Parts: sequence; C-alpha cells; structure tokens
Amino acid sequence: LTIKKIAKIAKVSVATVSRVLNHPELVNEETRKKVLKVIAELGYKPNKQARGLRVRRSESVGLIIPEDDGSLFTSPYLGVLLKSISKSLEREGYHFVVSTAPRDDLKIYTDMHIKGIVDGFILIDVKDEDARVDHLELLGANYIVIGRMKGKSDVFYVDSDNYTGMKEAIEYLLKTGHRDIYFVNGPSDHSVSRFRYEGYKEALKDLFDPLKVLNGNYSEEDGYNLTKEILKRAKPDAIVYSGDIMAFGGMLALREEGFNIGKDISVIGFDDVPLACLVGLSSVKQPIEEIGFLAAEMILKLMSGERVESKVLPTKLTIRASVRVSEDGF
Amino acid sequence: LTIKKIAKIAKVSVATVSRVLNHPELVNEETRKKVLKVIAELGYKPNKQARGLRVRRSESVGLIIPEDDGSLFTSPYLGVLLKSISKSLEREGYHFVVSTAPRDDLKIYTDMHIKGIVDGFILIDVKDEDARVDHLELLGANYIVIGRMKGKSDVFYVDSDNYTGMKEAIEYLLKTGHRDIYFVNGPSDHSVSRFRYEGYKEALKDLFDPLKVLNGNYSEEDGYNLTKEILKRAKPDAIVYSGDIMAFGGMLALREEGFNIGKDISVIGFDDVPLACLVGLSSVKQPIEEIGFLAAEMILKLMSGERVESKVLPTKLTIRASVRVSEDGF
DNA sequence: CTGAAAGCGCTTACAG
DNA sequence: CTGAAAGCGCTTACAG
Repeated sequence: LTIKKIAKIAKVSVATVSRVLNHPELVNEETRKKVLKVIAELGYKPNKQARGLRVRRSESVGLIIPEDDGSLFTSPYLGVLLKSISKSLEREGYHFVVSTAPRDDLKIYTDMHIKGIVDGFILIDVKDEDARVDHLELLGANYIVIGRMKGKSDVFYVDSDNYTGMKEAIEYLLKTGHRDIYFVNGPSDHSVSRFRYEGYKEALKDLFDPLKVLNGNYSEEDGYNLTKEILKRAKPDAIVYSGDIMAFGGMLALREEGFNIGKDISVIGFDDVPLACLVGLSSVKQPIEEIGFLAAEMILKLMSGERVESKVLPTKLTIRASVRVSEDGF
Repeated sequence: LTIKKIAKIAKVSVATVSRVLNHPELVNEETRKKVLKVIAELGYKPNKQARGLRVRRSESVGLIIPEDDGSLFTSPYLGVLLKSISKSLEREGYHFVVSTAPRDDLKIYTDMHIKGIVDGFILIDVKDEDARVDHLELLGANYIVIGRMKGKSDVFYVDSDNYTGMKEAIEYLLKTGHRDIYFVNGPSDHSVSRFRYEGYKEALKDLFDPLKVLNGNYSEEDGYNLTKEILKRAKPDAIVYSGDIMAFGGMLALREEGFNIGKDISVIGFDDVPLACLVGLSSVKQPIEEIGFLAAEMILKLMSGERVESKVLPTKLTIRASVRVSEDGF
C-alpha cells in the first residue's frame, strides 16, 4: 500500500497525495477531501524511511543509557524518565530510540548520527568532564543534556535544582537544632553531586567541614559502608545522603549500630523514591517526569532551529519521621 | 558522505562498495581491501533509511509501555528490562524504539507497523485477554510477549516461572509451620497474577480458601489497604504479596496494627527489589535481565524466520527476617 | 491548483 | 569479479 496506489484510486498524481499529507493548504478542498477519503478507507500511512530519506531527517531522538554500575539509574528514576520522554516525543510524531553502551563508548554516537538513525540526542548521567559532549560537538550533532556540566555554558540542559534542594535540606536540619551534619555524596565528578555538595556547603557556612563529606556511587552498599565508616570516628547529629538508595543502606548501618533513627540521629535522602514514605525517610524529590517532558521539548526545539533556553526545576523537601525535631526547634 | 563518493575515491562502482559492505565474499580481495581502506579513512557509514527503504526493513524493534498507573512497572523492573533488551538488540545491529501509550491504544501499533518504523514488537504487561495481541495478529506483525496468556498457545513468550516461584514460597511457609496464609495478588486478569495464584492454590491444597485471596494493582496503597482489610476479619499466620511494593505497603499496615513482622506474622513478597534486603523482606526474584536478553533474541529469530521456542525462566526465593521460623519447623 | 520529473542513498538482479 | 541500471516510496522544485 503505497502513495502510488492511493494516487491511482483517487485519480490524482502522487504529488497531490503527498501534498494533501504535508501541505494540505496547497490543495483544492474538493481534491483534498477525495484523497483523504481514499487514504482513510485504505488506512494508508506514508512509509517513514522513504520520507526520511527524502527530507533527510529520521524524526527520531536517541538516548544511550550509560552502562555504569551503581549509577543513579538503578532507582525507579530511569523507567519514569524514559516513559516521560517517549510520551512527549510521541506527541510530536517523533520516535525515541533507546540504546545502551559503556559510558566511554563514543562510537555509538558516531554511528547513530552518521547513519541517520536519529536527528538528535538526549544525554543522561553527565559528568563535569564528559567525553560524549565533546564528541557530539565534534560530530556537529544536536543534543541536550539532562543535568549540568561545569563551565560548559553553551550546552543546553534541563536539570533539577540540586543545589537549592540540598541547601534547603541542610537549612531545615540547622533550624531544628542539628549542628554536626555528615554528607554521603555521589561520585565527586558527577555534576549532580557537585551541585548538592555546593548546596550543603553553602547552607552550613562556618559549620562546614570537608572531612564530613564522603563519596559513594549511589548504591545501597556504599550507603551502608560509608555510614559504618562515619560511625567509627564520630557520632553525628545527622547524615544526609545524596540518594535514597544510599540512605536506605545507611539506615541499615545505623540500626545495626544501635541508633534510633529520628531520635538519636536524623537522616535525609534524595529522590523521594516511593519507598521513602514507607520507611519514614525524609527526602528531596526531583520532578523527574517534568524533566523528561522538558528534555524532549528542548531537543525538538533545538533541532527545528527555535530558540532554546536551559531550565532548572525546583525540588521538594518532604520531612518524615527520620528527622528529629528538637525541643529548641520550631 | 555517500556511497557514491566512496566509489569515486576508490575508483570502483557503487555496486562494488555496497557489496564490500553486504557481501564481502563476493568481491575480490584486493578490491575489497582498497574499498575498505577508503571507507575507514573517511569514516563512511551507510545511511540506514536508504538501506531500509531498499531492503524493506527498518532493523528495529518496538516496545510500547502501557500507561496504566500502578502497574508492575513502577518498580525498578522497567528500567532494567529496557536496558537489557536494548543491549541485546544493539549487539545484533538492531535499534530499539520505545514509546508510550494507553494500554487500549492500538493505533500506535498500526502506525509503527504500517509506516515501517519497526519490524517487530515486544509486548509487556500482558493480560489474559489482550487486545494488542489480536490486533498485531490481524496486522500480520511480528511480536513476542513477555509474560504469558491464557490459552494462546500460538503466541511466543518469555516468562519467569511465576507459578513455581509462588508455589515454593508457600511450601516454605507450610514447612515452617504456617497454616493460615493470605494472598494479596495483582489484578486477576493479569497473566502474571494468574500463575502466582495457581502456584499459591496448588501448594496449599486442602488449606486453600478463595476468601483468603485479595486483588490489588501492585501499588503500595493497595498493599496497605488490603492488609488492613485482612486484619479486620482475621489474624493470619502469614501474608504473601504478589509484589514487593505491595508487600512494603502491607508491612506498614501490619506495623500500625501492632504486629511484629517475622514474629507475630510472616510476610513474603515478589520481585526482590533492591530494598527488600534492607528491610528484611523475604521475596521471590525474577531474572529480569535474562528475560530482556531472551526477549530480544526471540523477536530477532522470529523475524528472520528461525524456529522459536517459548521459554520459562526459574525464579529464586530468598528468605529473610520477615518469615518466622517456628520451633516445629526445620 | 495540479502533474511530470528528479532525486534522496542505498541494494541487487542482470549482463558481461 | 565488476558495473550499469532499476527501483525501494517518498517529497518538492518546476512548469503550466
């Protein structure tokens, strides 16, 4: 079932059928209706590859999941993000091509770009120094970033406000009487971690002590181990984790060491995964769905030459039983 | 950078360049080397759309995420599954097109099929009566299913052995002295739920009582509410949940009602999400990654006309603190 | 407003 | 073993 057959049945040229589909305003109403009727009756849809070949666009966007272990994306995060991106692209008639590769595999970007498989990329899980960005720049490919990179002011991005999110969490702890606050952060070269670190530092001001910051890889194990390490040398008022999964690991370690969470010590996580509520973990939520929607919108705009603006979306702190509200707090 | 340019530089015809790429055995070794050298130097990759148009294949596989709320796929499940499918397809040079749609939206399948966007589909989250399957059958599209459907013996699938997984869980409970075992299952029209139900029933034999089975939608809320409902009318030895997320909700309800989990009552979940370990929830693990790999392999085989065989993969029960081991148990 | 024609970048029978 | 040619299914300048 091709455009030719439609043309024949509707007794017009293929050009007219194509025009009805792509520039309906250019064709006479009667002709248009006649053609549309045939199209509807036969259920014709133009072949995407033929169209793509002709217009030199694939009308699809790619996302390559970095294969690192223990990344941010073991949480429900990834599923929700992919879902919201695909939904948003779908609405605009674009497709979403998802692939997987080790983070330092740049070949896959070259491939997808040169073979014309996608018109642009959405990058996730970026580091401050990210070879992928330089590579895409070199290729001249369209791309946007979920997250942010140090000093790369020319890269368009959507990000949640990790800085303010963490700052607010710490400020809340300070307000409720906590002074000795440890921080189990993600890898220090992760941009996400950097922003959270800055927020932590800024909120603490004079109380800031770099020795109270530890770095893990967002895994439960690291949360557990780093917490044990902290407890070996100190007995803090509070520990803040750069991810709920790490916080869960930390809570386990704390319990093992006899701490009553929310009484002897306070804990705050990041992400607000569904289970945080259940175990009473206070947490900072990122607007993942919205980030996905905006990312899709942004790459589409970029590709169509529209003006694009990077966006930082607010996070939301939810306090639950894991935080002790001292007498002298409010 | 097209095949034409390569041909010109290598001083051969485009046919020869194409042959070097697609049927290297048909071309003289010297010519081949010469062409390959030019290709490597210029970094040429054949345009996928042009190729696809010519060979009438897109070399990609589609998966449409059903948009239901509270589905199986709020857990980390979805991310892991998509990752493993894409990895597996990638290896075979295929692309993975991910989209989203309400579960009853069949148009998107028609579209992707007729427009030639994908050569086949992987279906997830299937129900016993699933309009998508009938629709794809009607379209004459290639597809396989993750999960299983009642009575559709002609549909190829990969599934984990939900029946045996649940049966083993119940048998363990029986062996450790539990007799009054409730079951909070998923929706009754979900094939996954049906198999778990059968396993539950089979293991209990005479002890089986249909009134002890409740249906939820895999959400934490449903786990919580249905547990409360159970506790209103009974004080069971154990409650088994068809998903860890529901089990977490159930555990919260149990604690609220003053139960000491693992002493007063036993709890087992399904999925073995990362956090299950942390909170001591016993659970049945599905081999999600392997399911993804096999699903990709299977659809590829199906499309290439190879013989395909449905597969059922074993699950694994891990007992943790949430199960009481009574004196008369082993 | 409409049609004939060119061409997007490939692959593959066909002929030699 | 190699090349010239046809053609996959579209879209769009061009001419009328």
